[in-house]
Formats: sequence, structure tokens, C-alpha cells
Amino acid sequence: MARVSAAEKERSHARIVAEASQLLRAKGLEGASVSDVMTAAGLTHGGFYRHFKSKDDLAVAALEAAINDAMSDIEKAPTAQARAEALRRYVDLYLSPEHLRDRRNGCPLAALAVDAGRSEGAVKEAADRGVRHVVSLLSAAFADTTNNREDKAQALLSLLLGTITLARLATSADAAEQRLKAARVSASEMLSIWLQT
Amino acid sequence: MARVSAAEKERSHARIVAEASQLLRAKGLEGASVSDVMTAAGLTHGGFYRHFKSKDDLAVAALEAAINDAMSDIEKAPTAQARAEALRRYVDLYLSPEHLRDRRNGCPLAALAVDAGRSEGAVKEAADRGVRHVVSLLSAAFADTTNNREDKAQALLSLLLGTITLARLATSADAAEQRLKAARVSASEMLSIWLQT
DNA sequence: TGTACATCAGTGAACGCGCGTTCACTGATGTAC
DNA sequence: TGTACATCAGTGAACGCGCGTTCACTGATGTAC
Repeated sequence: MARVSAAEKERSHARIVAEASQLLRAKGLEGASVSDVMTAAGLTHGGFYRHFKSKDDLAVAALEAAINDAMSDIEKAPTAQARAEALRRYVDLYLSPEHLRDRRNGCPLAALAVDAGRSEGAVKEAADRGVRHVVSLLSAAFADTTNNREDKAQALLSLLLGTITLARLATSADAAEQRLKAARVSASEMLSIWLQT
Repeated sequence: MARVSAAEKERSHARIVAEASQLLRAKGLEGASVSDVMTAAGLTHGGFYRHFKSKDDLAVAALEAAINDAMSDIEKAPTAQARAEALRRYVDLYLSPEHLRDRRNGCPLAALAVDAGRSEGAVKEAADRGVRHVVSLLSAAFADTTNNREDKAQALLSLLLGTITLARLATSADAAEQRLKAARVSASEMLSIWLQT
């Protein structure tokens, strides 16, 4: 195949980002190769550098796409009550057995924060921006009267992320479910206090 | 150099495990190579397989050593009160700026749980055993009268692990400290309830 | 206790492999006239 | 609108590199007598 139209290139680009977003979450920053991603996008690895100047560059784009995707429900909520409801749904989904299994579409921070934290440069910065973005949206769902909303959103996110990480480590389904359940109790205690208007 | 005494071999083995325990925590399961570890232990990479049958085998030993090390203070506490105090110290240290910086001697689960969770086999199993061990010891420090102590210990560990992960991602020292602080508040609320006798 | 010999801890070169990245090439797309 | 040509998306071979692991080798250790 030879040159392809600008519109086609755009579609390729979107496919590469979408596949990278899923593969990097599933296999980690180093576990998914450029070849893996390009093959998943229906292309060959050589063309990759027409779209990104490095693998790190792709990781940044994939991470941003994944964060935006994960936050779109909360972001779209128009009223305070809608935000509170979206937050409850977010927490329920985060601590669900589906999220445990589906790394590909799961929380990008749970998947990549450790790897990104060890690195320096653009990927780490993108992940940090992601954290700020998530914390900011979560805290906006808390009641206006709540003090230190950002701190509370931060603690909630830490609990969620730590929980899914440890639940995914469980070698039995029962143990995994128990870890999720423990966090459901704690998170719902937090929410029942912090969401009161 | 040629063959070395049995006692010397034992010392080499201990050095390899100790260095691996630190290097794997600092750089991740794949970020630290067999060569890195052997060089740090003052040996050459070729001799590695006189001590371990694979890199995974080393990871298991290193992970177990790191967990035991991290838990020794709590494990040694003789009375209920000593256990409660050890738990408080553990939480303080976990959420300290020192822990943020010193990955080499930090929580092995925070460093390796994501990597281990993605794998299958012995490393994942060792990490899961580590979680059970930690949860069991933390829960034993709670008051006998507390309900669902294991669940509460689990939630506390999740909060700690998630917090240090996100704090290490921060690109500014202020943001990192704020993330730690947010968790300190939540953790101390948890402890003030769960440690009451 | 001394001797002869098998064992094996540690060395360093070599292996196959997959990685990120580069490059010459192809031929349809986009553009200038 | 048609033509000539530069551009460049995508291909697939090739690059250098570091990885985990294997291997022949060395010579001190451990053991059998």
C-alpha cells in the first residue's frame, strides 16, 4: 500500500491511539510494543513514526485519551445532583468485578501510575495531569459545604486505585471480591458524609 | 575466581536477595536486570543460575524478603497495645516524605503489585501471599471489639498503597505532600475509630 | 593427617530474541499551473 | 478540467541494543580413602 488520504490518515491515527490506550492499560507501558499496537490498528510497525515521534509520545496521547474517556460521564453532568450521582456510579463501577477483569478499559491510573511514577519526562507529567484532572472532577461532585474537597477526592481516588491494584493481585476470585467489598464499605461511608448537602 | 566455600556462597546468596529486593522495588520487575542485581552484589551475571533457577525465582525471594522486612516491627510487637503503636508508626512512615523518595526501601507492594498482578505464576502468588500477610498483621493490631477487622485492614492498606503511588507521580514536591497529607487525615480518622478498645 | 579427585561457585563469551527506531521504497494523494 | 510532479502514509527489511539464559572453563573447596 502507498500513500493514503488525509482523512484516512486521521482515522489511522485515531485507531492507533485507541488501541494503544487499551493495550498499554492491559500490558503496561513496556509490556505492549509499538508493533503490538500497530498490528492491532491494522497497520505495520514501520508507519508508526509518521504519527508519533516516539513511543513515549504515543503513551502520552493514549493516557490522555483514556483519562478523558473515563471522566466523560462525570464531566458531562450538568447539575450538582447529577455530578453526585455520576460520582456514585463511578465508584460503583470502579469497585465492580467487571473493572477487576477488564484491564483494557479500566482506570488508566491504576494501570500506569506506578510505571509512570518511576519514569521522568512527558509520560509522568501526563499521568500527573490526569490525577489532577480526576481529583478536580471528583471533588466538584462533593457538596459545596464540604471542607477540603480536593483532599477528600484525593483520598477517595487513592482508596479506589489501591483497592483495584490489590484485588487484581488476588489468586482467587473470592479474595478479589472481598478486597473490593472492603473498599465498597469504606467508600460508601466516605460518600455518605461528603455528598451531604 | 573459582569455587568458593559453602559459607561464602550463603553470603553471596543473601547479598543477591538483598540487592534484588532493593533494585526491583526501585526499578520494577523488568526495569532491574539480572546483570544489575549481580553487579550490585559484587558478582558477574553468569553465576546467577547457581543461586536461582530463573529471574522469576529471584523476584519471589526478593519480594518475600522485602515483605518480611517491612513487617518485622509489627510482627515483633508482644502486646495489643504495642501492636496498636506499631501500626500507628507504620502508617506514619508509610505516608512520610521519606517513603516517597526512598523507593529502594519502600513498600514492596506499592512497587510491585501492578506488575505482579499482570503476570501469572509464582511472582503473582508471592505478592498475593504478601498482601494476606500484611492484612493479617494490620488487622491483628485493631481492637478485638472491632467488626470486620480484615476488611478494615484491607481498606487501610489500599488507601496507603494508592496514596504513595499517586504521590510518587506528582511532578512538584508540594503536590506530592498534599496527596500524602490528604491520606494522613483519612487514615487517622480510620485509626481513631478502629483502634479504640 | 595427607593425598587424590570429584564437585561446583563464579567468570565471561556467546546464544537467540524482541525491542524501539531508521530507512529505501511504492504509489496514491494533493497541488501548482 | 487536465496534466505534471512533489509529497508522504504505509511497507517490510535492517540497525544496534539489552535482555534472560546457556556454556566451557578455572581452580579452590569438600570428600573419600
